Amino acid sequence: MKNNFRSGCPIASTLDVVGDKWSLLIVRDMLLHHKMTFKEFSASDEQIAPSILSARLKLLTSYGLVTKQKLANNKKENIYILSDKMIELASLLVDISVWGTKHLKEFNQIDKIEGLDLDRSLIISTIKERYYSMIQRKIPTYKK
Amino acid sequence: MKNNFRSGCPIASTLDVVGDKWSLLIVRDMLLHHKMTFKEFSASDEQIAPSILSARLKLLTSYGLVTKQKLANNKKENIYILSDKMIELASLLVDISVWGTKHLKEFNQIDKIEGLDLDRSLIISTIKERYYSMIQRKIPTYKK
DNA sequence: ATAATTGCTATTGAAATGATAGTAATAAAT
DNA sequence: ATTTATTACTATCATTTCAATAGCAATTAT
Repeated sequence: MKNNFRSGCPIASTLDVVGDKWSLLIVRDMLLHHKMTFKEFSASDEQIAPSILSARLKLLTSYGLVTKQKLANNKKENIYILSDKMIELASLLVDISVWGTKHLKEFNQIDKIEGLDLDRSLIISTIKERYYSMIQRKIPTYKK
Repeated sequence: MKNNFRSGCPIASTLDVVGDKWSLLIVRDMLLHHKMTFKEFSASDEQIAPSILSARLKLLTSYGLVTKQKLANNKKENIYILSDKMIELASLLVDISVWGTKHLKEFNQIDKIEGLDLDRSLIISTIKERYYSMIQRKIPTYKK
């Protein structure tokens, strides 16, 4: 699971890191649905195979975009946390949601997402704040 | 080249349409670099294989996201034009550029894009305006 | 009339993805 | 204390997608 960058273009480079079929859905589950564990990611509607999930988490972790740790009182579960860089992807996820909601209705039945019609920068900052406070609640030692 | 949607999630659905390794780079070339022909797309730094380029253009065309036509005075070249829906992806491309420029420097040498530090909505509207006026110049019969 | 260009398709090999089964460690239940 | 269940994976193999290259037909340039 190497990652050679195709060019110096920032768009191409971003796609080389998170532009595969699954990474942004994992980020979605973490950032929007506050999922943290392998099991929770596996349970999404899209049905990612465990081998792929494992490989993607490893790659993102190797880039420092995701960290893997355990909670003090639980030796079994690993929890995955987004780095600040990945939390910055909130704006991208919002734009992707808005675009898909607006333009793909004729091709697929698209689930409604509440609040997507509100002010963009408010949505984004709310998503980030909620994620940070969720982490701080779960991991008391977490420093932003 | 079928496209089965993985779920009703707007994020997943958007990725199912343009979330492959190449589509957004083709959109980039069209929207930002004003490329229109197969040959021009083939000439990008990222070196897309002709078979893949062909398949992607066909898929996007089948969705009505790209149109294929010929100029009046040229029977050889096909030109590909973005639909309004795809022009709306400008915001996504800007966000992706900004994120990559800001966060991937430590992994890859990222080309500088001029003007990316300006006001987001101004950048986006400028990109769209320039694309529309380029098309109108090349295709006098084009109606927005 | 010949050569070059354009827009592809065909082919073949490599890589990624998908489905499923299985395993080790921990935790819960009896 | 022992069995059962859960979690987080890894392994395997089939299928799909991607990549590299060659080649071809139509059009255009020389």
